Amino acid sequence: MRLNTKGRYAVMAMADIARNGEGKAIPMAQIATRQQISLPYLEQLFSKLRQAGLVSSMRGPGGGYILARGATEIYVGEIMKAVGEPVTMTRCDKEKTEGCLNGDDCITHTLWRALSDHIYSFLDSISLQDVLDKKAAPFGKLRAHLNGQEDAGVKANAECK
Amino acid sequence: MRLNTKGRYAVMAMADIARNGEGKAIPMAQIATRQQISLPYLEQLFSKLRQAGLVSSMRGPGGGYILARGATEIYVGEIMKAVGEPVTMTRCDKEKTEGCLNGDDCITHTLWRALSDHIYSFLDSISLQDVLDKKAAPFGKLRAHLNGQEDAGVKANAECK
DNA sequence: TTATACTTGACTATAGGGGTCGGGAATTAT
DNA sequence: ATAATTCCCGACCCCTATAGTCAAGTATAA
Repeated sequence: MRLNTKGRYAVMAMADIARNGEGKAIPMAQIATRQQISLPYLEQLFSKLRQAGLVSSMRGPGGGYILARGATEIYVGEIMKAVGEPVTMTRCDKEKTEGCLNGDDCITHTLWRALSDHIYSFLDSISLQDVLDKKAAPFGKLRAHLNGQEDAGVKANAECK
Repeated sequence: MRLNTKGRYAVMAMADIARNGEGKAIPMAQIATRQQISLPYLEQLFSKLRQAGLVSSMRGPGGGYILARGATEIYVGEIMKAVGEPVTMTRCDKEKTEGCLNGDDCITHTLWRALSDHIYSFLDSISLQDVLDKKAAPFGKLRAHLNGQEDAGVKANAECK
């Protein structure tokens, strides 16, 4: 189970914009050199990020990319989904349990579903600003996410090292 | 980010033994057909599981595999590690931050580390028995794991669907 | 009108995941 | 003894997806 570069680079690039561009557009070339990512490859990713409405672009000299929203309102999970970084743990494609092992549930189906949910909850709970601040998810926030209700909860573990 | 078959099959097989063998050895061929996994491929995995001390084997007729410990004392995380299912999120191999982006930290390093830790915590908190019972991690247990201290905590979410 | 920078699509190669194959060694039943 | 099981192990192979390249645009500001 490894994160592939699509998701990683996309988040790196977005974080780069969040840090270096305050209002002004950042040309992709800058991002590419700073983050050491091949320019044409980055272009592919930004195409998707733009279509997903996470960044807006400005052409011509002085152009580049701007975050479509504030850094506190863009979540890592969104970025991953935008570039098509799937979090698939089951071999049966869909959410339905039927299909694995011809009609019979595979024993571990529930486990993998839970794992996916866990990962998504984590990613969805971390904003771009959190990434810049090198904070992991505040645990209360994560819990609230899982329970589907607000919860100030535990404030410790601001940074899971 | 997807789970590859090594980890998945290994857990499926272990769960299969936990369910179907009560004390008695289960031949690999049975597991293979029940879980629809190719026999030679399974053999590879069990070789590693045995070396990791998670199962013990008996040769000859009537032989097969037995869990080395009780189903409540074998955790999914162990199984994944045993078969070499790495959970790598960073492009820099090691835990040291130096190395990515020639000396400068990659912005997202902390994030990916936190993600890995999160996943491991989850997997390490789920026993084989939990898998059979189709329970996801009791949340209190997970929290305790992260905090490094016991915590009966929240009892809800016995099953995250 | 030129340089800058985004936009798009097609194309390619390499690694690793996923799986196969064949032979061998231990153990038990007959 | 010898045959039938079953584990054991190393070498091998294919194919897909990832990761990346290339080329030819289009829009815009200076």
